[in-house]
Amino acid sequence: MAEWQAMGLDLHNCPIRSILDQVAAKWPVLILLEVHQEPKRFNMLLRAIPDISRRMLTQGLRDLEQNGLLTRTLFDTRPPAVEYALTALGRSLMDPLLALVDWAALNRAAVAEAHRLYDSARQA
Amino acid sequence: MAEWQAMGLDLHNCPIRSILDQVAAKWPVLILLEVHQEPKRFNMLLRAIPDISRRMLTQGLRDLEQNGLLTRTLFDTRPPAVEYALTALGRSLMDPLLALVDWAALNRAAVAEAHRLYDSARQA
DNA sequence: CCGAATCCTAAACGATACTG
DNA sequence: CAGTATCGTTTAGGATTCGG
Repeated sequence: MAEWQAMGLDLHNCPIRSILDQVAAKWPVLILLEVHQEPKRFNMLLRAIPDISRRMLTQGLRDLEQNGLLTRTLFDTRPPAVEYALTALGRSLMDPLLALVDWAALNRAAVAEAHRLYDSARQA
Repeated sequence: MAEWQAMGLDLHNCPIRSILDQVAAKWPVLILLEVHQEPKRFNMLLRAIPDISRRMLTQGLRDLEQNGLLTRTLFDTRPPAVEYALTALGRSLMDPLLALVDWAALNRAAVAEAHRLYDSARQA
């Protein structure tokens, strides 16, 4: 049995849901994956994630910082530099997250095949 | 190193991204968690997930079926009954997914504390 | 009971211009 | 460089109604 059930928690009436809603989402996951490889600066992240906008990146970084998953370090140089890195809490999240990405990598063929089957079944 | 990196895949130029975008999202995760406990019918799911609407549930179930993660079985009774259950592929996804929920359960206090810290720091 | 179709609102998002 | 601010658009989502 899963931990959260063993703990007797009601998933839908508990902070877990709001944490999950924020973490199991598109941009947070992608940002964390990038920062996990190495600490990165704002514009590096902007380039690394092709389809994210300035706005979403800013917002995502704020949220992740607020949740204690990454740190924002300002270097007082000219021009100024800002570096984002995982916290210990953030690193602890990477295990489940990487497992999820690995699952997607390993099963991408199966998912594609399922799409084909579904489409051809619909045609009938 | 993670599997997907060992495989030399570019996360952002590859089907993994679209799979991840669909799986690492709010409603799919919640639906899968419910169906994982036991096969469920439409209205059972509607009641089990308090804040989902008819529409989002229908759509989510379709997507998950299309991705080969669950099956839709129609029982020809009066009134008709429809049962949703995990496929083998769907079950294989539950490991990473449950790990994620467990992480949220175990670290909910840490996240809450991070929020407190962030807020009090902002006040200064 | 299961779901499709419709309409409408709220939220997410992108593009751009601007500031320290 | 690292953002914030504003605006306009697109999408997600809810409420409701209808049909099988």
